[in-house]
Amino acid sequence: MTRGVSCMTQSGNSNGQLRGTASRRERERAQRRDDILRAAREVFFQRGFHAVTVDDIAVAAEVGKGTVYLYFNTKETILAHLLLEGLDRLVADLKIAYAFDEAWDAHTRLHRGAIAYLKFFQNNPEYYRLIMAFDRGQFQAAIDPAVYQEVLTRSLDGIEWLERAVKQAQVEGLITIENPREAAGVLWAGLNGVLVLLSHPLRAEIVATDLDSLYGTMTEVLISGLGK
Amino acid sequence: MTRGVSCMTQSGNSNGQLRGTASRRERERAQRRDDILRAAREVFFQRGFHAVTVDDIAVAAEVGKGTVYLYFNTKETILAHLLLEGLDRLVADLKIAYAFDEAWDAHTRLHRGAIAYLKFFQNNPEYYRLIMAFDRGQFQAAIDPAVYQEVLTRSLDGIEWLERAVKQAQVEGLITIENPREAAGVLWAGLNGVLVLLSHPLRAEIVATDLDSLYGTMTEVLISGLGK
DNA sequence: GTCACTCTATGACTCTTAGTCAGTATACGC
DNA sequence: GCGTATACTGACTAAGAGTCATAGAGTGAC
Repeated sequence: MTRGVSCMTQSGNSNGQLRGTASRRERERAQRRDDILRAAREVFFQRGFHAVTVDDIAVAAEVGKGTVYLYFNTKETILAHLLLEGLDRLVADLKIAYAFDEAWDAHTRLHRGAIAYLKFFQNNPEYYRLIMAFDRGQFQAAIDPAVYQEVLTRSLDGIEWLERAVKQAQVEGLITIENPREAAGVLWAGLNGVLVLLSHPLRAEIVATDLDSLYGTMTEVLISGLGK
Repeated sequence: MTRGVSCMTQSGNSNGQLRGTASRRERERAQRRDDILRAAREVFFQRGFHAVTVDDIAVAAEVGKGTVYLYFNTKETILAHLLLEGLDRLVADLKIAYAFDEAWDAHTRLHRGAIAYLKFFQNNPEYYRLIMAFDRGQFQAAIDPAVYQEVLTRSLDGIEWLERAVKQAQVEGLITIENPREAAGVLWAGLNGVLVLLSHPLRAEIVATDLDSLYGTMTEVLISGLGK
């Protein structure tokens, strides 16, 4: 990942050409990387993380297996990069839903955010599956720490939008709990809890209520409950 | 698992002795099975599902690897049986907490149930880790369908206690939502959502609130919110 | 043009581990 | 004691993650 720039160290003449070549190389590397990531996305989304082998990815990307490892340290790291894509999409959706340049009241804003979160998971079930698969600690050991840090950063980016909405709700008196981060945590935990529960077939069977209905009820219950 | 009882078909004389031997065999088999399960519990709890090999379990149980497979079809099935143990404990705890022979009001009963759920996960973090690890679909394919069914049954057993408490709360006017299963689902999803969120180190970092505090707030918010 | 050098790509190889099975041992009924 | 059933075993197979020695293409200097 830390690309060598050794050619830059060659003595200074015809520097322009040198830079041109180097940057083309860089572009080509990025392209290859994207090819592998695209191939991985395809097969992971189709058959799930565990059913896919690194050879499958290599074949789909039309490269050798060794090449895959030239760009990604482990299978888990590839997954982590797809997760980052998913998080980017999610945060973008939340940004739009919360849209602080619009003059909505807090209730509307919280509702829009909640619905955006639900829609994201309904429209991107594959990303959701990846995020859930990623969730368990097993990966922590196998992925690049830098990537792990990235996941953290994106996630924080997401909850900050939620927190802003909560603060607005406090100002408007809709939410009476003091600590905004805690209120945001309750909202996130509650809504996410519904998704977690109903995304597992076994648990969905136990709860025996459809996602939209339970999620809607949860949204109301949380907003109403946070208002004491 | 479906033990052959062929010796029983032998002609009837000295039937008492025959049964005695057969039942001793049965007991010995059960004992061996328990040994393996105990060994698996030990190593899984210590090092986690993925870090443990079936050979590790065999060594810990002081049997050959083949013997392990004589009693359990797959590594995942062993895990599933430990999960069943955990669920049994949990349901027992909930039973005590909800204790319908005591004359508690609905609010007290719901609170006690919520706290019992929290305490279970705090006192049995290993069982919790297993339950969460089990959660993802990967296992579904690898475990015995009968065991999977058992997990479902136990879980249903657990939520039924919650549902009874919800119904009482409806009678007492504490909860105004019509569908008791939906209200129970909201409670479960919400409380479990907090556990899920805070049991993942990355997410715990994001939420930046301690478990007891967030869980307590969630309990209040849910009960209050379900009362409209 | 061509030589030296660097960067990229590769797939055969290693290593680990889940799951199998042919062979062995023990216990039992007769 | 003998034949059979049952329990046990660990060497073996299969599969897949990750490595590395080798090949080859591209580049700049002359």
